[in-house]
Amino acid sequence: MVEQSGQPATVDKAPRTERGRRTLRAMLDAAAIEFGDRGFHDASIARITARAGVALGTFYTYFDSKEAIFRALVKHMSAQVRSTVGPHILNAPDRLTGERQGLTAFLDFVREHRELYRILDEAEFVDPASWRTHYEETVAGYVVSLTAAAGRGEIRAGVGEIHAWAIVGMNVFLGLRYGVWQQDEATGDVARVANGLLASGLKP
Amino acid sequence: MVEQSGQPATVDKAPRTERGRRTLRAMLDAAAIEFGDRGFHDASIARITARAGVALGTFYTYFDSKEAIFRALVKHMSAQVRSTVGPHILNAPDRLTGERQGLTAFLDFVREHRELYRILDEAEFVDPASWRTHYEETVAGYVVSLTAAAGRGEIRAGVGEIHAWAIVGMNVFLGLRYGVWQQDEATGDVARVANGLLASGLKP
DNA sequence: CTGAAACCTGAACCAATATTCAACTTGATG
DNA sequence: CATCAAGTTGAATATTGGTTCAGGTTTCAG
Repeated sequence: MVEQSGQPATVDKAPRTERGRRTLRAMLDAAAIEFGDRGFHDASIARITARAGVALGTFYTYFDSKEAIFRALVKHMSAQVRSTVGPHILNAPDRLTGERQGLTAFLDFVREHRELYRILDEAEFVDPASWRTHYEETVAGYVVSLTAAAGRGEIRAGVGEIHAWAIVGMNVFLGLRYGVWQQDEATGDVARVANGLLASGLKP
Repeated sequence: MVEQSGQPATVDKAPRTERGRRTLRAMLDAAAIEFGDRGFHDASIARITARAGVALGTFYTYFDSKEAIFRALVKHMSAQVRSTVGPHILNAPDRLTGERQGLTAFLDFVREHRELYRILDEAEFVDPASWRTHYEETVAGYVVSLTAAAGRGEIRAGVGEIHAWAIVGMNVFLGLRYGVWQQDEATGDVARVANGLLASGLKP
């Protein structure tokens, strides 16, 4: 019975039964908590399985390594952010309003999932490729949607990649300060102020 | 001979001779390279001392632990960024011009010290307190200087902390993309475009 | 010149924990 | 009920590299 899977030489670890799916999900949830509050290196697999309510060895039924579950988590959270925030941007009457509503949604999401930053930030070291991809894809999405908005006359022309990186950086840092570190301002207020800056700039 | 030092229980590890200062400096330089291209956990003290041209044990003459030298490095680089970029902002005719020149200087600095991001970013996990302080102080500086500029009428009134976080985030991400990852655009051009956004925003 | 402080050396120690594995349990299927 | 794949178990293994230390070497004030 030689393994006949797709590209990688890795054995297929996907669960085949409902029971297996439950266990895997429990382990991912436990890992989010464990990685979130101890960081990758201080996190221990024993603690993850304990929290998930299974034995140590069970871990390797579903993941090849500590890195593997971390990677799975990054992928999962990255997709979660996108699918939460994306619609808020798209369903708005115009791009600037969308940007404001998207930022509000992002800040709300971050407050619900404080471990997000810890995990995504640590991906820089544990899984550099996905980390870079996460931001490059986010920015690419911005370039497309900003260009379209410029075509519709909702924002000024000549907007490109540099603007997209600037806006993404802005949002990430606002999330860090007003989502993760302190929740002393209403997310809508933060987004409104940031949107004012983004719309009209600092000129008197 | 009981230790009679100041606050902490740690022994004073500062070098007392020129020879000692040279060794310590060599070790800091080696550490910047080692941490920069392997990250904190994969970095090894043995490799740092090897690169510095001293024996393993010498390390503990100057630092209490691996964390300690990392902390020293973060402090050093954080100060270096500030003292490099600061003057460019202050010596400009007005705040917006200063922001542009400061960003150019920052991008240039990052290109000269690619290890900066790797080390500062990893401080989130190795030395969270300094990491947070680094950004909070940076932002605090922005708030002061933006408020002053508003008072002089160089930028519009009502600018505060939220704007400062947004601007810092913008600069950090531009540094990542156009400083660390790729150098496909002239730093002055990137700064000019970003400054256009910051000055006038996206409105048509 | 001399003695002591400062500095340097590198083998040995040790704690932590990711990973393996051989045996056991569960549950669906016919 | 019998069978078997899927899932589970947890003690044992193996590796790694930070840290210690007992003794050497260098420097320099007096």
